[in-house]
Amino acid sequence: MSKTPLRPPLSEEVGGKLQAAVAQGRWKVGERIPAEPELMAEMGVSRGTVREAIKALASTGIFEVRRGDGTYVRATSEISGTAQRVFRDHSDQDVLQVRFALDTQSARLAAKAADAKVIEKLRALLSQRSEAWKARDYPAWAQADWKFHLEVARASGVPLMSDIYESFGDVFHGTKMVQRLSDGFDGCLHEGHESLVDAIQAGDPEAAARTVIKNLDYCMSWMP
Amino acid sequence: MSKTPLRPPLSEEVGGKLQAAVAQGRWKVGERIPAEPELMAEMGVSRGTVREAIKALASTGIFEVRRGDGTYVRATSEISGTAQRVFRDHSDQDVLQVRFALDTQSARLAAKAADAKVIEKLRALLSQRSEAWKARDYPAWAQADWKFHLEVARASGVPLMSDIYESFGDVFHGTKMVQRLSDGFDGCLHEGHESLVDAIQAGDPEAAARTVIKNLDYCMSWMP
DNA sequence: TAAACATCAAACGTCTAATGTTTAAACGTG
DNA sequence: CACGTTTAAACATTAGACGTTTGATGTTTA
Repeated sequence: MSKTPLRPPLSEEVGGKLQAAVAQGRWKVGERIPAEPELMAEMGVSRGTVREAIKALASTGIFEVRRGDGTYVRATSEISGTAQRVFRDHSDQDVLQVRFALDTQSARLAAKAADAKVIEKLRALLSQRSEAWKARDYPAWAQADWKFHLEVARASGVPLMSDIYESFGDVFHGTKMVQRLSDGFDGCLHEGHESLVDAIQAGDPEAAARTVIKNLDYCMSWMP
Repeated sequence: MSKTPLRPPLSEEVGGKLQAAVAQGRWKVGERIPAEPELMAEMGVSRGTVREAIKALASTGIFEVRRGDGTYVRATSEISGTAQRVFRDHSDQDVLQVRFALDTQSARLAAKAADAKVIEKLRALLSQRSEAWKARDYPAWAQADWKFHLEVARASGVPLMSDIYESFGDVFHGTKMVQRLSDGFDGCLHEGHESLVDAIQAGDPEAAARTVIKNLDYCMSWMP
């Protein structure tokens, strides 16, 4: 009669279910989740409990609650929501310096964990990147460029690194970056990216790091 | 898209007051905040509103709510609480790889922004670090070591970088790190730290980066 | 005396129900 | 077609009640 299992708060359980639903794509970013009465029916809990769960996820940036309208998905993970708020208060140059740090280390690790299959994928992405640039399709260029760097992060073999890249994508490749391309910017060294893949393929960490540094130094010279 | 409502939710206002109170030290880390009935009297709102505010801050790691007991302060800022939860799910080695990335770039930037006053402070901290090691005072050693790296981050001149270091201090220099020192670990290259300061003083970014890489590679070899 | 047990008050957890506010969309008129 | 109005839906807040868990206190017992 006494062995009641230690029960975590219901609101946490509900919050976990909501976060899992977001993570697995039940609702996409920008979409509105069901109203509170619907959720309380689905989860079998009271309204206050649902609200506490939503409030918690909202404070991490996953949800945005708009009174009188509904609750919307704003991020797919906690880290991306927090990142946006933390990085918002700093200059683009400072953010780029942090990306500089991560890019360099990612390249170094990727060179150590070289893999034929990954190399192939990287070259394919670079090809897309180059084609998009020739076609003056800047949004496609930005997307391919980001996919390339994301793949390098994955190739590092450090899950935390790719997590960070996926979460910070919006911050690193925000609209601002693309808006700076018009006047004379030349695509940020296509050859530089090629030689990065070469260095990774050759399994030379320091050469890979040097290439990234060279690329980003040049890229940074185009910033105000 | 997102229009700020003329009337922000009360729970947010309450949450802001609580966070401000924590930030200005009304309750220190580890202390228990007043019970919900007291807070609702102080803020002039209902219990549900107080609970939503507390729940939001709890989800960011600032509070820990213990049912039947009370609510305790666990962190003074949002980023430090979030960082702990995000990094908790990854191995120490992965976390160290990220720190690797940041340390290297910090050193590079610090070398570019060399400053006599900063150099002096760095040498003083290294001296403390060395003294603590000789005296077998490992907690003091860890503290001095962290202060040193924090100062390098500050010397980078990138506010975001030092923000990250300050917030992630608990993660980077958690108790785990100190627990691994007993068996043969030799203080992680005192000379290596000295030569880092030398490189910074000489204004040689690449030498500084090389030194950090060398130090951390050695440090990493002591991890399981 | 010291350990094990029993009791109690305080604090958080959850539920119900009602009312106020705000929003977006539907509507209708000129 | 444009523009103000209405309206239903959704979130915000409040109030009160009862359940559960915890830590402390007091009591019993070996």
